[in-house]
Amino acid sequence: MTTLVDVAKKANVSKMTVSRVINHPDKVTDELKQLVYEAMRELDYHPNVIAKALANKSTRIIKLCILEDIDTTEPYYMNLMIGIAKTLDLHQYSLQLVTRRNFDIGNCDGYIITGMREADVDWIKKLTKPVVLFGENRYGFDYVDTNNKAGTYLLSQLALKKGYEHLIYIGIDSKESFEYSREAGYIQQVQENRMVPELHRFDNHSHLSEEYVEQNWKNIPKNTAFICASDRLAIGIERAIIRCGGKIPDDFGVTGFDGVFLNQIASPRITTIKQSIIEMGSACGENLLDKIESGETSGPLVFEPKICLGGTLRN
Amino acid sequence: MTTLVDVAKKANVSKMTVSRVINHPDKVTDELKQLVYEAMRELDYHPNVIAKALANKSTRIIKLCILEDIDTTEPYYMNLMIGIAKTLDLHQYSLQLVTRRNFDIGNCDGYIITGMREADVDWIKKLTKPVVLFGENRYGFDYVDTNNKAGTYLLSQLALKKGYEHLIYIGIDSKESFEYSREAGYIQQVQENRMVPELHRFDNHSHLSEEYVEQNWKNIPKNTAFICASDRLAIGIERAIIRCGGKIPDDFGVTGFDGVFLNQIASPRITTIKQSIIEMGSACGENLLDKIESGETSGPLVFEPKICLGGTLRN
DNA sequence: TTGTAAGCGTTATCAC
DNA sequence: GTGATAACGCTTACAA
Repeated sequence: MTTLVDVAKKANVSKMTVSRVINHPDKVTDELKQLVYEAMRELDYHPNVIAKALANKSTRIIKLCILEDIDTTEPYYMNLMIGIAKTLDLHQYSLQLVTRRNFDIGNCDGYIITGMREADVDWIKKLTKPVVLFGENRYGFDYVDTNNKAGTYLLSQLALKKGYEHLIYIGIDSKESFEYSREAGYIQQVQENRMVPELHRFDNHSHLSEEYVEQNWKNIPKNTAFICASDRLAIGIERAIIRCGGKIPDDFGVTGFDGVFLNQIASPRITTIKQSIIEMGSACGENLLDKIESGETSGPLVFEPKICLGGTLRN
Repeated sequence: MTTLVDVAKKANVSKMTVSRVINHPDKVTDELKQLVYEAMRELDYHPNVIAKALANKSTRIIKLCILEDIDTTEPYYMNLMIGIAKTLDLHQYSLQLVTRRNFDIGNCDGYIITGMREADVDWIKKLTKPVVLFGENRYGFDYVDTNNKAGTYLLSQLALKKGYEHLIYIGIDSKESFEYSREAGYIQQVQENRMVPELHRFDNHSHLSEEYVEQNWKNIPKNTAFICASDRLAIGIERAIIRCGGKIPDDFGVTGFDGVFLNQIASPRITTIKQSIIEMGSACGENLLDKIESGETSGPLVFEPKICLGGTLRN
């Protein structure tokens, strides 16, 4: 393993010059810089991250804390982790997966937190190290998320354009910010078209939205599209419509939200908002590392939604 | 942050004594040990992992390399990672997710590799650091896996016990060891009952097994049970049987393998082997850390399969 | 602009 | 059995 000293010898400079070339290149003359670069290349020098961390009193560890229950989950979080890990790897940081319980065990340089609810706000505020949330919030924490409002706004717009005359919103029964935003997108689109919003909310389980449709089937007019807050709810709606003999997409439309996995296993596939979770994960990582290394706050980073066409809206 | 020196001062010993209490407690007298333990407790001392790593020339990083394509995946790997991360956290190691491409970037102390195919054997053999595979193999690498053979053996046995007269095996068209084992379990059970094995193999996509049943529907006698090598294949079989008007579980049986996610979203739910991936992940971590810290080879670690009852076999 | 010295928190080595 | 010393590879502070 080649070290700073090896490079320094080869380049006939002190090891400090080498260190400076790496960390403060503007404070070294170009000639020396060239010499050092050459030596580094010849020796295939890679800085020792551990030594760096020790000298800097840093850990090079980022903790990812998933506050939601992850037993019942889709590959959603897997993709998030892949995205985060990708960025962290690039910067030689490593990712530690923690829960609320083992959160404080071991040191780290910053946190990525997802699945935050109101009850979590206080302890997050008390954290002394940089934090980036995955998921919008109204408490001033930096975050990365899809533009939730735009998502349901666009899907509602598309449904109307396809000729569905009634739009019913099927939401998640939760006080989280993303849900308010998704509702707001639907409401805005509906009101712009002088229609009356109709919202129903359930826990995020497909059998709940399924039951709702089955029990209210006779009151649901043909030519209705359901704008759902998640693919999970959309799947339930779809199953119920089919079981009740409704025709998708001819007589009824369904849209989801997430586009990670569930939309694809449904039949017909659900027209949904595809969130590029991997990219968003990478963005979380980059935001956080910026914050750690520069001390600057990044502010929210919002991804614009993309519609992923399935077979649950008319062509 | 309290250090060795702080503890040493408090306990009136040299820092080396403190270090020894931690790493070689047998080489310190009991009296001093007590003093040191007390000082550590009072000061809430936690060793600095980074400094340790620097002194030991270690990294405290474990790389997890998933060789399979993970775009099309269930929460399978998520659970694996959770399991691994749990153990590593406990031992203050951290997990780095890498692919074959960025495999060599950055140092580490050991590898967990999953999804190995024959083509990967050579480079894995060349690795100089400890390795544990997730998934059985016949190349002598240490691994953790479910007892695949026992799994299909048990499911076949159950199907026969429930009165199905024909058993057809639907396998994954792959030369990996786990597939051979699953086939072997089926074959053994069938032969013990003096029946003739019938095997079909497909890539692991539900629509392929689905097509097979649809195209051969008239040749498939009532009272047949399909023993599938994965829940994915089982879902396809189930869909086809239902579409063709067959009755599950009355006239046809289906069993899967994995029990992670897909078995639950099917309707009726698939009777399958539930692999406790999280536990197995933890075991991977423990095996690897043992190997790293003691230098000892652990050998394979096999988990006994558990049947998870769904609604695709008669009661 | 460059180099020297000290220190980050730990462990291995070798005296005592 | 215990302690002083050097070393791990790097960075900051200070001196030249």
